[in-house]
Amino acid sequence: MASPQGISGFRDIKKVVLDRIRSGIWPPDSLLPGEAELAEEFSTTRTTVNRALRELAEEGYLERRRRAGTRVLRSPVRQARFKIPLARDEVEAQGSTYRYSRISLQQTEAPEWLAAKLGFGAGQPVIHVRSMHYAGSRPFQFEDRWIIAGNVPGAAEQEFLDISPGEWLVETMPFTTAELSFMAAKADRELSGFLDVPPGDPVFLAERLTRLQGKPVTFARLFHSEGYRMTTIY
Amino acid sequence: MASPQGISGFRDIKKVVLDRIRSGIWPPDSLLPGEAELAEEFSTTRTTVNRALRELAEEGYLERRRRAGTRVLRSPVRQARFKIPLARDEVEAQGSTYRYSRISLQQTEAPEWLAAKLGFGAGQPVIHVRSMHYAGSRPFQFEDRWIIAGNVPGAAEQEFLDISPGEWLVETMPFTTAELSFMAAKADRELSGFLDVPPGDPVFLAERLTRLQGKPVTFARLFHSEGYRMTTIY
DNA sequence: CAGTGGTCTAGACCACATG
DNA sequence: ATGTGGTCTAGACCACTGT
Repeated sequence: MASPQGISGFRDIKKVVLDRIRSGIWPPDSLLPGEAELAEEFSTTRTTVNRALRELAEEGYLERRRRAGTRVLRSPVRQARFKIPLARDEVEAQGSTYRYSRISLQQTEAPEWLAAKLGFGAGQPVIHVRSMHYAGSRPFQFEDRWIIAGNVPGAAEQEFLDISPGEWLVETMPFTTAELSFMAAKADRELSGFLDVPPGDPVFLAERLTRLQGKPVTFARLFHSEGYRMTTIY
Repeated sequence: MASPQGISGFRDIKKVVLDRIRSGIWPPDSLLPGEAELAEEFSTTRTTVNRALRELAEEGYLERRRRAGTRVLRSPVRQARFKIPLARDEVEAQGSTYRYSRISLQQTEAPEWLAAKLGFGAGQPVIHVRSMHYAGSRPFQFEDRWIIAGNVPGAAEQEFLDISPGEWLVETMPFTTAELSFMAAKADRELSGFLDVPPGDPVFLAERLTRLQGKPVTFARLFHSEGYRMTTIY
């Protein structure tokens, strides 16, 4: 197993390197040969080796530092990627019919807690929208959303009767960044009515704070009844 | 703004492209100029443009297809990355003192539900470990774990008194893959005792199924009391 | 079958961290 | 000071896919 023959392309090199890591040839904390040396072994160029190693580093297996070389991480950085779907997409992906219904809309001023969370003074004009998303006839998600009117042109004119604020915002303001939190919460009386669960029952809550170039755009609380799962593979 | 001057390097090109997308110069669904054309505009090579566009595609902004060209995605694929930390790291990161305590260990056979979940016949030898993780004097996480003895050499000899199964497994079997689910659950009587919450209260539950080259290694249920948040930025 | 992105080569210079 | 990875150039061939 000196110089494997059919090796070519950065994908093959990635596989070989991963195999050597997994099989213990290059144990955790050990230093890999330099790019130049590997390029020679695989009869390729440093560019190709570089891409293979760079991607393995990005995937959390290796640590690379100039001058210090490429090292196998002691415990690979485990990271999961979630896709954050719109309620509509999630419902339709599970084969159900999606339905949206606005509950209330109010143009008001940002309450203290919201202003604090978003990092600006209270009293800013905001739009408070509450709505339901259904999968077939069953409640799927209750959405409690605040939109920072001053940072979202056109929001004040929207009624959100036929389109959910989530979908409207994705179309109107793509390319935002966001913070996302998941947690468990207890259904209060109102929520238990919306989601059709007994009061006090656990609900799954996703909070999402969206910004565009640093300026807050919207803060949403998305409630799912017990039984909902957010799943990923990594 | 024909050909910006200070532009060089794939990072600069990424910025310019993103700006043009955000500012609507290249609206959603529109086709970007070809790599060759962009290379000329930025006075660089196709290789460099390629890397910039490839990374933007990976980040979910663009869709690239041979012959069809590079297109701006209508709604960028929103994806979050979570780091999956060990309880110890999570506790220490929040500045508390970590403590681990094994509750029980039992060598037994896989129950039906577990065998079904893992995709093999019931009755396989498994190790069932239950343990607690504390942040200071407060309960942080209750862990209910099953280890597939036949697929984890050395597991049967471990007592898990001083090291948690999670940590031991990371050291013993790195480079696994996993499925991860988050959900809300209700504390039963036993769990309420461990986590020090009233029975029936919501708890945050992370389930994790780990495999090595397709073969199941371990299945764990990690329970956190209400108030726990799993957070990310994307 | 033509045009786009995907990848590789061969070489060069540079940035940076370590000894 | 020096060796490592980081990046860029210039060019080539290839794979895929839409027409």
